[in-house]
Order: sequence, then C-alpha cells, then structure tokens
Amino acid sequence: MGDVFKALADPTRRIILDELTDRNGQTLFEICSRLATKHQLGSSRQAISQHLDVLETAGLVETRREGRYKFHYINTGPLEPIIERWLNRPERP
Amino acid sequence: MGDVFKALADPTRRIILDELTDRNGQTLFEICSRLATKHQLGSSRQAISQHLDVLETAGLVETRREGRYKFHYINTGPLEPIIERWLNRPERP
DNA sequence: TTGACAGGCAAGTGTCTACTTGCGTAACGT
DNA sequence: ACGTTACGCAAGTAGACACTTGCCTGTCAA
Repeated sequence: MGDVFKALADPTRRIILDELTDRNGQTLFEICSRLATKHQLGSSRQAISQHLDVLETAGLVETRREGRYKFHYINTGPLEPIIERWLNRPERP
Repeated sequence: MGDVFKALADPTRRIILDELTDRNGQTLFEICSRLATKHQLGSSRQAISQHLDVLETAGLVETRREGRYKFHYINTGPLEPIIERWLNRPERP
C-alpha cells in the first residue's frame, strides 16, 4: 500500500482523479485524450500510465481488465480518514 | 500560497501537525524536543524549521511572534475543501 | 555588557520523482 | 496471417526536495 498523501501531491494525478470523478471507468487512452482536450495537458501515455500506477498503489484507483481494455475506477475510501486526523481539536489561545 | 497537498506529502510534516493538534502554540524548540522524545524523530532544528515554513506557506500553520519566541498554531481551514473535491459522485458500474 | 538562548538565511549535497525513450506483449479486426 | 490497437516493462535523465552545514541577527538574563 502506497502513500495516499504522496499520491495526491502531484497536480496531474489530482486532475486524473477529477476526470475519473467526472466519468468513472475510463481506459488509459480515454484519460489521455480527455486530459489533452479538456485540461490542455500534454502528458504522454506512459506518464499517465505511471500516474495511474501510483494512484492504484495508494488505493485511490481500482482497475478491471476486459480483453485488451483496462478500466479505471476512483476509490474514495482512503480519502475519508486522512483529514479527520487533524480536525476536532484545538483552538487558538 | 503553497500547495496544501505537497505540504501534506511529507511524513515529518504530518507528525508536526499531529504534535500541534496535541498541543497548539508551540515554539520551534518545543516541537524539536517533543518530536525527538515522543516520536523518535532525529530531525535537526533547521529541518523542522524548513518544514514549518512549508506548512505556513500552505496555510496549514499560522505563527505569532512574542519577543524571541515564535509560536506555531495549526490551521485546519485549508483541509476541509480538499477532500470533498472527489466525494459525492460516482459509483462502480 | 557579556553570554546564552531562540531563531533566520543561504549555499551545498544526496536522494527521490516525474518524465522520456525504446522495445515488447497480448487482444482484436479483417 | 497480418497489421493495428491497448497496454506493459525498464533504463536513463533532469529537476525537485529534504537535509545538512555554517554563519548571522535579535532577545533576554545576570
């Protein structure tokens, strides 16, 4: 299991999560073309593939293979506990 | 304004936020000594000072000077919107 | 005023990381 | 069978980042 925070540290990976939030279950090539058009991101296929690996290792993305297609799904599970770690506590004297 | 996600990417900085959650308004030397004993962190003063700068640039820590002391306070404000960015949306087909 | 204390500034170093480059493999259409 | 499509693997590179090192500034107590 990778580091969720480090996975979120990269802006491109956050845009990928935005894209999967907008349309869940995309393939690698779909994500590539949609990022290029909608977000003006010139990232290569290999770059985005490596980003997806990082997101998957962190548990933020799950995949399902079907023939030669690999569909990517966002998983918000690891997101919830990471913020409440610092909430519900202090006030400023 | 710095990147909140990048500020959270480093484990030492997260422990610093833990420490400020436990006891708000500490000085640099307080944080150093308490991290050394409670968390077995051998980070130097300069290292922690630089981490505090990153956290302050990201808006996660605010400071107040008083004579030769500088007190550090956690600010959870930037934490709340960053998660809901990806919530309230998709389900898995 | 002198020394100790709390912190700041800035250059240098090693490691990590995002990205590229190039090739390889499996699935599908015709 | 053959070319195309969708994706994987792995080495190399440039830049970012965490940390160190060394020195400096300001504050307080004696």
